[in-house]
Amino acid sequence: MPDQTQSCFRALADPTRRDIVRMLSASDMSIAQLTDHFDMTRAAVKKHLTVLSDGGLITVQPRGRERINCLNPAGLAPVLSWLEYFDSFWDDKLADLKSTIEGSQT
Amino acid sequence: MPDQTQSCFRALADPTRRDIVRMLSASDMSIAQLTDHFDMTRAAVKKHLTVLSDGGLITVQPRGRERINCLNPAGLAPVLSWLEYFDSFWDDKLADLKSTIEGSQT
DNA sequence: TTAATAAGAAACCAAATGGTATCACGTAAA
DNA sequence: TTTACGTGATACCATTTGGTTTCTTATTAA
Repeated sequence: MPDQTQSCFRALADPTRRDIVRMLSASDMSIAQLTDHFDMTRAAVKKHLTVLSDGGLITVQPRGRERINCLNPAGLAPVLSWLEYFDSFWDDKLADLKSTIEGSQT
Repeated sequence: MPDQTQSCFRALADPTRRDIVRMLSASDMSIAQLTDHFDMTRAAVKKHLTVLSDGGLITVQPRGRERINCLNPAGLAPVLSWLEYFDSFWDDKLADLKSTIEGSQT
């Protein structure tokens, strides 16, 4: 029972990982494909992917000898939930957004 | 020219700092007041406040020998901007929220 | 004036973080 | 069957991070 909120915020705290999330929003990619976009080793990218997976932000599908990394939009829910707290001080639009995202990937 | 997005996400990556942000949303507090709520020294809390200040999430007003820490809701804008990117894949409610928050503290 | 209080700053420490290189393993292609 | 490719895993390293203690400074209260 890891703290989902913590692991999610932690995953997003690194610029490389945020870039990976954005890239995966465009298309699923193998580790090698992702590594092509960065100036670091495959091992380093793999570590970032592990953190993202722990944070629930990506899922991994083995395909042959490759591992295809896919964005899991629902993984952003903890961030939205947290922001939602401030909602009560401002407006009620975040709750709508949160349910939208949660519903987008059952 | 620090990376505002990075310093903001970084500031939110720690559970203690997220708690501080929530507390300050209820009321402005001095460092000593905040420290009462945590099991750590004033120096440690002060460090967290520095990170939050770097992230643009709080402002500090000197008042006598105290420093009153105040939440700056507009500091959350970088997070919302970043989430907004995914907006195009889902819905358009985040943009609304972002402008709401930005407008809440000119 | 003299204490007491709130905060700033620096030195220090253990653990976590982001990176590397290297080796082992399963799968695909010659 | 070899050979090449994509990945997993480990050991290792420098830096950052989150915390402490200690000392100093500024303001308020006796």
